[in-house]
Amino acid sequence: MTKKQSNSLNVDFTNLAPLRDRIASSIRSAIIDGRLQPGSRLTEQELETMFGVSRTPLREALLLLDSEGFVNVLPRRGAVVSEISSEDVQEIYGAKSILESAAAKLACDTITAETLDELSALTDEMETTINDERNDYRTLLNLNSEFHQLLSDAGGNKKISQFIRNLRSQTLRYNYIYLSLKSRIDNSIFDHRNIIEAIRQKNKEQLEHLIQEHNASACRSLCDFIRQQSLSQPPQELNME
Amino acid sequence: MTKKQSNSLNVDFTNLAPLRDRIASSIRSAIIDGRLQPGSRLTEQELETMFGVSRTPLREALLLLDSEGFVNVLPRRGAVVSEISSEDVQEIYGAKSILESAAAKLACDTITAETLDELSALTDEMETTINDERNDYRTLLNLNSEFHQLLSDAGGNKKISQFIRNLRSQTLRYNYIYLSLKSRIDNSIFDHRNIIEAIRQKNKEQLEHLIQEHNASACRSLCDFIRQQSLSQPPQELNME
DNA sequence: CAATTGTATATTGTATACAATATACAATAC
DNA sequence: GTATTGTATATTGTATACAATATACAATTG
Repeated sequence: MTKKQSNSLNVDFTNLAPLRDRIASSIRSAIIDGRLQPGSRLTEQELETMFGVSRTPLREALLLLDSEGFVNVLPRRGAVVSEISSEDVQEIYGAKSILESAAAKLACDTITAETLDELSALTDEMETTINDERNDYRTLLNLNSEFHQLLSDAGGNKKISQFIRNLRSQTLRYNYIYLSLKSRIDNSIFDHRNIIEAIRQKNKEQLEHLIQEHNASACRSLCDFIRQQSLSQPPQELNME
Repeated sequence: MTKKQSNSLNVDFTNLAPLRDRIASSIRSAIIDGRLQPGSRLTEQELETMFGVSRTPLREALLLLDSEGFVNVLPRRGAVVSEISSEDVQEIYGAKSILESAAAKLACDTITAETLDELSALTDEMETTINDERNDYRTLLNLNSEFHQLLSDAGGNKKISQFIRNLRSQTLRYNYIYLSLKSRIDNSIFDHRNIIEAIRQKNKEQLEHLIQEHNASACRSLCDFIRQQSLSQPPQELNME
């Protein structure tokens, strides 16, 4: 949705991107890595001084984040970091499961050897990272996202991979927490290798099964986590005002 | 994505909705019913005088429409009504096909008798409308959209029905033209009845097949139409400046 | 004392002014 | 004559000012 211009020379024009996009990225990152908690109010004045920008690009950023589902902009009442219930999580993973398996099955027919190798390489990298004992979860999460996105893109349907990207970003903010388990990552790596193998063999039934299980298992972990969370920290009123 | 507040009394607070949303609706309608053609530039000044509003809510409306895919807002270059190629159409219907059959299969397990009756009623209404000889295509299109949306919603996954809504709205602007064929609508009505029957019987395989065919056929018609269009009216430069 | 209403304050909605960039076209150099 | 560069104009990006609305809390009434 957001435009990204690339040029022949590998020059970084990032800071020339519209201010609204840079602001949106900052807020999005803050939400994803937990610096901004679900439910907290985002008043324009606060963010204005926080980022040192004026309200116009700030408001545009908030509206963008609303359309992405990270915040809810309520007319005349301001913006709030969106909250995700365990029902939401089930819907998100349910939809992602359907779209990812569809994309993967499409990819079976069109994927190149290069892309398959890239998928393998990403999985190998995850393995070395987890065994590094440094527990670099941010890198692991990025590698994991890259794997799934590369696979989705390989399906060739841009709408589908865009939806998947959107769905994944919704739960990303929780992955920092619930993925911090070596066992879960080991499982993930195992699943990834099986998925690659199923694509190699163009075994679509097996592929669908693997991807659905991969999602269902992630969904279960996250739902458990959220339920725990809501038990230990009840109602949790606005904590930023 | 856009908020809609409803209240216990059936009072219409439409004009109290944020100006940006009302502007966005106007532009969206204009794009859907063809008053604004794909490729035409939307300069802020022009729209400003056209709607008699200032730039801020106007810009916010354009960004919203960008996120919905109706316009492309290019940084520092302005907004353009998005163009849809026949490749785009194939991706849109491909994605919609997958999501609609998934939603319909989910609906099989949860749909109520009332909803099934509503689906039937909508189909009956389409039939009386087409036989009215008045060729009220706008009504037909609305009934058709309502049918598919009601069915998607019956699946119970809000993310999925939101994606479907988005995909349908993308092609809506062409439906005014290519749906203007009695034969296509007759086919549609026939398909709808079969779909309802498959849900009644909870025959998921048949259901999936019907919905995929329904989409594939619509996709073919629209692609043919677009290819014809691009042959008869070649490159077609910016026609609004 | 509870419920309601009025008022001040906080906050968002909208309009406008100024700054930065892109586009088109003319002038110049080759 | 073509290509390049410079400049004016159009257009968008950002900042700020003003208007409208919501919220919280005090005052008033029953």
